[in-house]
Formats: sequence, C-alpha cells, structure tokens
Amino acid sequence: MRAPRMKMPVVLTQRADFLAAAKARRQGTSGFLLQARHRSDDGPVRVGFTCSKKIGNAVMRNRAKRRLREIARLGLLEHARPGWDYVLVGRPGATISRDFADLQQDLTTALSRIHK
RNA sequence: GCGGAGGGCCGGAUGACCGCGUGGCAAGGCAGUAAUGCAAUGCCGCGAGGAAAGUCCGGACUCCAUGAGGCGACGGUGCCGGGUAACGCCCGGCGGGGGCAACCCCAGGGAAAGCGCCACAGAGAACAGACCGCCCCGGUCUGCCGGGGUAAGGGUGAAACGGUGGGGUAAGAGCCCACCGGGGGGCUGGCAACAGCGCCCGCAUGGCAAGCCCCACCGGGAGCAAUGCCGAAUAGGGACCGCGCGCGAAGCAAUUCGCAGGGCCGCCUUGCCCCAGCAGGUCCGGGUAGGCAGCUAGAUCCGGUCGGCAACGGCCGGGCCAGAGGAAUGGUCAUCCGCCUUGAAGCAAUUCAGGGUGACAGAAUCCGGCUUACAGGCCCUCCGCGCAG
RNA sequence: CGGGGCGUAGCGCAGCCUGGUAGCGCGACGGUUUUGGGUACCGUAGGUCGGAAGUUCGAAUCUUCUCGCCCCGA
Repeated sequence: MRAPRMKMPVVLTQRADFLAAAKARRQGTSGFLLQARHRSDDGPVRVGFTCSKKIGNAVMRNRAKRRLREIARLGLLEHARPGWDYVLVGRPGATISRDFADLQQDLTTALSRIHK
C-alpha cells in the first residue's frame, strides 16, 4: 500500500458523465449539492465540479470551484467507494462564504448519506 | 486653512505548512498502429490585470478570392497641421460655447445643387403676409362700414425676412445716417484652419444634413473553432485480383446470336459509351473522434541620453516577463497595514483589548487604442477666497 | 471568435423606418343583468417606453455609450 497522500482522484471531462450523475442520486448540504452515480464497473473513483452562472461572475465561479476541488482533494478518497462518480455542484453565496471546516464536514456527511 | 482644476502612480505586505500548472536538467517505467500520451522522483526557475472586462475601432498573422484601370453601389470617417504599422486614437493649433479663474465641453465640411419636414398656437412658417392696431380718403342711421397705405407697436410661437439710437413721414419703412451684425472682392501675417486691416454693397435667400443628400478621403472576404501535420474504429469511395454473369437459343466447352433493364442535366429522335451480382483478399486517396504544431522575443519592457512645445522618434546599455485547454495561478494559519465597530482609560490628541472586513474583477492567438467598473491611498502642478508677512 | 434580435400598463404585443396624440387584447376594479355565481353589456384606473448623455423648439421614435435577456454560425 502506498502512503496516504492527499491526492486528487480522476476528474470527469465528458458531458455525458455529468448528465448521468445528475440523473442518479443527489444529496444537498448547506454548502453545496452532491450528485453521485454507481457505475457498473469497479474502476477508480472519479469526481467532477459544476459551477453555473448563477454563482456569479468568472471570479466567483473560479473561487467556488477551487474550494470544492480543495475539499475533494482533502477528504473525498477517505469516504468514497470505488466505481462511483461524484459531482459537486456549487451554490450561490454559500459555497464561497461558508467556513472551510464546515464545508469539509458537509462532504463527509453527504457522502455517508448518499451511499445508503 | 477652506473650496476647486489638471496630470501621474499604487492596487495590501511578509512568512509557514499542504497543493496546482508549466519550462529546463538528470535517470528511467507503462500504454498506443502512429502522432503522442499517462503515472511518478529529485533540483532549479516562472506563474493574471489596470482594466485581463465590454468586444466599439485599428493592425499583425493565416486561409480564400483577385490581370490592370475606371465607374457605380454599399459601409465608414469629416476644422487645420503633425505623430503612428494603422486608426474613428494621441499631440499641438484654429473657431464656437461655459466658468471670476485654473480649466472644461463641442459628430466642428456643405443649407444660393436638389427633394423633404417645421405639430399646436398664430393673420402669416418660407416665390411672404394684414388679425388687432396706426394713418389717409369716401360714406354714415355717429354704433360703425367700404377702399387704400403701413411692418414701427400688440398678440402667437422654439423660430416672424437684420438689431439699437437718431433723422424723416399722413402713419411708417435701410427711405436716409452712426454703431453693431451680414455679404462680396482685395492686401498683410500664417504650411494651413484662420486672424487682422482698409474698400464696396443698404442688405438680396430662417432652422433641421445624429432626414434623404452633395463634396473629399478610406475600405476585397473570413477568422486561431483561422490554418498545417499525424491519424484509429465504423460507414462509404477508388484501383487491382478472385469467384460469378438478366432471359432465351446453339454448343461438351470457350464462345456466338437474339430479346429486355438502368445511366449519360427537362422532353423527343438518332448515334456512341458505360453499368450490372458478392461472401473474399491486397493496396490507395480523402478524412471524423483524438493528438501535435500555430503558442508566445515582441510596432517588447526598464534605465540613460539626444531631437521635438508635445504626441513621438533616434541611439546606447540591460532584462526575458503566464502559456492553460471541463481550462493551472489555490486552501488554511500567524504578524503587520488600511477601514468599520464595541468596550475601557483620558479634558483632549491618543492608547490598550476584542470582533468584523480587504474595491472592481480572472489571461485563452498576439499587439495599439477607445469605453465601462473600481475600496482605499500616494505624489506633482495650477486657480479663487481668507489669514499672516 | 463572429453575426442577429428583443426590452413599451400585472401578462402578451402594436406604435419607431417617415420625430409632435402612447394604443390593442387578456387581466384588475366599479356598476347593470341574476336568488347567487358564470356569461354578456357599460364605465374606470394603471406606463420613469431598460438606463445615461447628445442632436432637435420638441425623442418611445434619430445618434453614441451602457445594462439585462434570447437565438444562430464556425
């Protein structure tokens, strides 16, 4: 086993993967919205990020996406399951202004709820 | 000190831990037909802006089109001179307007080339015209009526066919005179826009060209998803080989003859030519997904010096300054800085402690401009008023 | 990157080119008809014309800048 480095999982790039994840399970938190889909294979964990124009201008969208990417890097692999795709959707206002530690807690609770 | 005008600059700072993109060097691993990619180690370096924004102009660079010239159409620009690769940008002048001033603003060519419009009000809105007035003549029932003169006054309007004053007259009128305004041609200064001076003309023709238009000048089209290279899978195209050849007849067979079908730009006639089916193999060309190049050294930045009022240009020295691609430049913390707020001390300036907050905003081929957004702060020059000297 | 369109009363739209009065339908409100409601009829109110400058005597209309929304092509 490799040392437990905090490492980024594979990032989704195809539009079809996002649409499939949006149609499957979803779990809302006060910081963001989590969408997830169990693929039929046992491949690696994949993750994607969505920040629409509702969040604000380009600076706001970038900041929201970076915060979501950071909490995914720090805590996703500990609670994720192989073969799943996860999509984190930013929320207007909350994703940027919410305290970072609370945002990390949101991810762990959302992951435990979405798996049951 | 108070108030104001113009110009330039900064756009939080430092550090720690974790993380991202990219370049170079070192040593290799894996995947793929290939181009190339993927994961990962060590060291060194770099990593958003003044607007990166809006996409309003101008270019560079690629591809397409194009023999040259002229004319027309369409679009744009619009005082003069200069700067620039170019511009609708910038600088310096000129003219007009505003402000006590510093200074600011102006799409600022042509209205005797032509067409069109000028609502309502008003008598009349553009080859003038008489509603009320004023004056003269005639009539009269003494209320006024008719004819003529007049553009000074009233009234309307955004605008009424020069303005003010005097003379003159029945009342008036550039009818005459002075000044102002206007037009024409002349001289002087200036590269020019234009300005100044004196002469002539009593004055003849309002506004709108961001209405059509006229004049002068400029403009081929598309855009880095341009374009070039490498190129799977699937379908389709072409060449060759192989098997095979619509129906009937003859023949052991190769083959020969007859009769049909389809195509060759709408129809008919004639002539010529071509095509037929597949389940296969080899090769070729184009090319999608994908990948790479284009992709960052340039009308470049900084300093000095020279020319120029300036925009800017020449020369010398130094520097290398993001290159992503579902798109890196981030997260957390501490201290300092600025701002807001609460509490305490103090007459006050202020000090201490706690909390909150950090403007507008994110490169996407690259430059030169314009426009718009912006917390807070710094510097320089100038003007008016007040005070002191 | 390039091109095009829209913004007018609560809603959907005319008016703009060719500048002077902002109008239509639905809806709202009030009244009549009805025992009541609906329907029908009559009447009424309601608009900074997305925003800001400019041209003009005068701007929803013309010009420039700006904000928001939508669509198309490579």
